[in-house]
Amino acid sequence: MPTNKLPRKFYTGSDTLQTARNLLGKLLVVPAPDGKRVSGIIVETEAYMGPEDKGSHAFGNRRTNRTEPMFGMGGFSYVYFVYGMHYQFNVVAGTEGIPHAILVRALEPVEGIDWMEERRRQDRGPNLTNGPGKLCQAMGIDLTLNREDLLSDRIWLEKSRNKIVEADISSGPRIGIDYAEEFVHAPWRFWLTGNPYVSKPPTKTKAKQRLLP
DNA sequence: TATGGGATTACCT
DNA sequence: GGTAATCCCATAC
Repeated sequence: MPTNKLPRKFYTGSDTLQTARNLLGKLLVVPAPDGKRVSGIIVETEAYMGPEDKGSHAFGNRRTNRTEPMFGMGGFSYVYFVYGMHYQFNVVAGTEGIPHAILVRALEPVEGIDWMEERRRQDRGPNLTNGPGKLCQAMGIDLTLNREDLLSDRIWLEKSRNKIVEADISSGPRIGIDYAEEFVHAPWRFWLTGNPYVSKPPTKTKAKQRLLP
């Protein structure tokens, strides 16, 4: 049985924005407890661009237990927990020592949809995986998959039959980082134009509350 | 050790 | 339109 796993080289390129684009159309695969494949096509990503990026957990080279995976070699996972209830799955990109990562924000389900529906207890369709927390729940991704090699057999990426060309890709500001000052508007979110599984961001990003003295 | 907030979601009016 | 849920993590003492 041929392996279609993306090679290490896919992740270790020096241009993380290009890697974030290249992830679109790739298949994210996790085995279910019964051994069956659960998978989906990546349709939305966000790039986090290292120590200069005020939107990144690793801004200023902040290196802690949580952010440590971002400093590793490309092609490993960075999974973290937010809001007391959600996990987020990132692909570490680039070379060791430079904390670049790409958040996977939405998938188009392909295999193991029964598993996704069971975990999500939700209607079939886009709500299964059209957000970073939703897709982690659907795929069963939690902290036990943090710092995992993406060439392992616990979680990996493959080519899919989808051929993506630049004309299929839209870009815009990242979601939920209103604290990122001059990086708030950096167009480092990428998605497949018109794909129904792309996340539905809040119409109004939470404005930083500023009380008058 | 204590505290405040978060790379979100679901549910309410 | 608004906000509760819920706990890890980073930071300040």
